[in-house]
Amino acid sequence: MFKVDNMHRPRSILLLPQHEHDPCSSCAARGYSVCSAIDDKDLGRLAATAIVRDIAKGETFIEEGDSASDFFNVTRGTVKLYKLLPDGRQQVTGFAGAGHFLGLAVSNTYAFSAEAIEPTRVCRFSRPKLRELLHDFPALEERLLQTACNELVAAQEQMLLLGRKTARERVASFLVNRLETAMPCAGPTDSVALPMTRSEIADYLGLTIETVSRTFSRFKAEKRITTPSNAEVVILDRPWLSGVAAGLQ
Amino acid sequence: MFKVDNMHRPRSILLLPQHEHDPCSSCAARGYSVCSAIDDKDLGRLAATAIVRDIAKGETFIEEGDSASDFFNVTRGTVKLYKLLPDGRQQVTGFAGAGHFLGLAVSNTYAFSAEAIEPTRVCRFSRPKLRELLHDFPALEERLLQTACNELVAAQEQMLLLGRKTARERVASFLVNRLETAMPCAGPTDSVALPMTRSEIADYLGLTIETVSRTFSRFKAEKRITTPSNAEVVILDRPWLSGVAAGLQ
DNA sequence: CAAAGCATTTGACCTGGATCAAGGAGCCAT
DNA sequence: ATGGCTCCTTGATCCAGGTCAAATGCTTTG
Repeated sequence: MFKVDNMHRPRSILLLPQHEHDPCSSCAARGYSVCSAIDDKDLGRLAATAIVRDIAKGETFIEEGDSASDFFNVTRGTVKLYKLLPDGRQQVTGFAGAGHFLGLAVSNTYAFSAEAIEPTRVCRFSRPKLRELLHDFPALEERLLQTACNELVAAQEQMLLLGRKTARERVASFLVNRLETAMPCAGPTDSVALPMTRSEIADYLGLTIETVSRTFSRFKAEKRITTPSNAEVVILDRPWLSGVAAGLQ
Repeated sequence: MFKVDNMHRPRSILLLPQHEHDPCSSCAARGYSVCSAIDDKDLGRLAATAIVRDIAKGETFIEEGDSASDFFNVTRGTVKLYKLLPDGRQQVTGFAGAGHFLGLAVSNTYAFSAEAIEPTRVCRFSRPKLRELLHDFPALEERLLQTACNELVAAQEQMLLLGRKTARERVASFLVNRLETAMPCAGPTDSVALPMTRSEIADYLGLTIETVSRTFSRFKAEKRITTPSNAEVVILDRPWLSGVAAGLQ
């Protein structure tokens, strides 16, 4: 079920300079992630601490309430973070892409569940190992604090969205946000990838599938966006969408 | 406009043991706040870094978007944290009581506004001074990270509330939450103090004043709570309220 | 390529909570 | 006390978005 990429490469770790085979030094997510707090020379140490794991689409690898034994760093794919009510109502609290650090909770149990919504790869750190790392690399702790603060700001913005924005404003915010934050690598395009389903978007925005779909349709009819496929949106009128997202218009 | 308490005391700092006049060693909020990460012997250093300031009810002392030059620690009173949309819609993202640390944002500008909803006292730290403190007391940084994580967990819980709970569930959650978290000092009473107005509760729960009021009235009619005054609620049936808050019943 | 199985779209209708509109009730300052 | 606040409650009505119900694709598999 899981494919670990390293298995497909010759394991000649003794013959080549270490960094050639160190999963961290070649990690595409390194630039955005908390790992950037660690110098190249110490990457070997980081690689030795982390366990790379591939996660299939649809697999839940963190369950709310479970004992929080590990921390994760997403290096590929996308993860949906969510909370459930006993009757099945779901609130998606965020989507975590490459570079995102998961498990930032002091408590002994996870406060949310996490499910891969496309083939995903994570680095896993056990709690004691992370503690060691934090002790040895104070810069890492500072970086984690930064990360936590940024997430806090994003969470407050999401509370504003959920508590006070209309359906139109929510969907516009979502699209603009995806364009701004989810695509640090892509060029100055106005194309947004949507690896999640309409249902997951709805659960993220506090709406229903039908309302999300209708709002997309209205934006299309008004020539503000086009949808080449269900998993892709092209933004035609970004200033207007930004205005709607901010609560104007 | 601002009353600094120290000005009202004789400045005999040279004549008495330092801790007698050190605002930190006698601070009621010290136990709950990030300051508990600092040893008693270093409290003088902390006191020298912080500037105590009293804030009148209704005064906004942090404005969203302003340059984030200072950090605050609430030591008395209650602060409302909120975000605004251009047309005046307001989302309260939290209420900060004694011990709460404000300004946990890496960015150069504040991500929210803060207004005292009752007479409040804060300790103010300038950004460079806090940076010095963090450098000298690594335990403080760890404590801040813990704090940030706890707030993140609370924020996710609030997203679930705003995105998926009914008005009844929201109000029940609010009351139960107040009982659990806002009163660490009080005994095992079922009385909840509400220093905020109905309007502020509504803006916190993503509802209107009217809905909050009607929901309180219904809980009263069902003998689940009583309201000795507008600023106080006594919970009569806590298990039931907890159930409603969790989405059962 | 047909059939099954989803995810998505669209339409018709319904409802929880918003909006609009009076009244009460506490709280100063005069 | 009394007038003038502001905050809170309650009632009547409305509507944005939810719910229910059918299509309509879009993949996948045989």
